Amino acid sequence: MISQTLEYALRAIVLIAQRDGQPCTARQISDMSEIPLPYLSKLMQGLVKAQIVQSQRGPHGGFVLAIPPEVLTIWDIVSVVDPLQRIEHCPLKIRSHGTSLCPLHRRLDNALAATEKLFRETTVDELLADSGGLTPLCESR
Amino acid sequence: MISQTLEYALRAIVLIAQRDGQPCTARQISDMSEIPLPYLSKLMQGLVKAQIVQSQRGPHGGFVLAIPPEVLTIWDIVSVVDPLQRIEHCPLKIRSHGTSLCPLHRRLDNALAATEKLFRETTVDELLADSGGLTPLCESR
DNA sequence: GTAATTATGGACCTGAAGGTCAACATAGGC
DNA sequence: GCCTATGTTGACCTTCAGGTCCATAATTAC
Repeated sequence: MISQTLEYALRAIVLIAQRDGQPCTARQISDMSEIPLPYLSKLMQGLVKAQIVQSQRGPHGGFVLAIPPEVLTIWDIVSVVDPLQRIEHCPLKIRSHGTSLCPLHRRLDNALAATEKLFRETTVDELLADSGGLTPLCESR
Repeated sequence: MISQTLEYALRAIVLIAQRDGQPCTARQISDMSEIPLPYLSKLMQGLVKAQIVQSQRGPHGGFVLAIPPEVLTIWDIVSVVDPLQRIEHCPLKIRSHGTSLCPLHRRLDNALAATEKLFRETTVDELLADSGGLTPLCESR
């Protein structure tokens, strides 16, 4: 349900957010988060294109957040790397009763909606603050 | 998030449940639910092995529920075809603070827990009853 | 300008999910 | 007993997420 890529992206964002504006290189992120460096590089490109992070090349370059951590949510990152497809209408092709869903798909979409809500409500800032300054992701380091 | 296979399995179960004990052949399910017949056959085998449904070969054979629809839940089916992996401990290999999760993984697991809860609470019976006897899956037929 | 350090871009590999197929096994009707 | 209708089994194909690699571009320090 939570793809490996999403897990990676969230780890990377949390690590960058911890640096509080100081650039963080792909190698540093890779070392700290156990994300394969080449894969991380590709992942970051998506986040740069989506303007979640900014990149800077050359010595002392790296990545910084392009959006303040109090505003950036898990949902923002999910939307970029692994969009959560809500169920808009019946997957069977038979003409639908307008926008209403059958009981089965109503329930399934409710589960998706609950997930979406939780993700929209959680900012990156909260992910840092809750750790009390210590133990950034689990007890990293 | 909701795999194609899970979607298929749930459609099949709902259709079988509607027959109320009368066997439903793979071909009938396939025709009604737009699931490719060969793939459905393979899918059903898993449900038979897990004793969610019973199968009967030969003329007038087919599939029937092995568990009453008031008892059978979405969760039962999910567990067979696409188990929802809860986050038990930090995915990073660094030794964990016992069973506690970091803020990030606490939130992710909360989303999984909410989904699990909804799935555990929903019986197949409810999926039929809510439709008022009509419109079995969306407005199938 | 040159060298070192970083990100970028594109080609490629791999394993697993989704999907197909054909040979086989079993049950019922005649 | 034979034929037909069904599910079962195992081999195979296809697509894509996850992952690797290398050449290139940009930036900084000297």
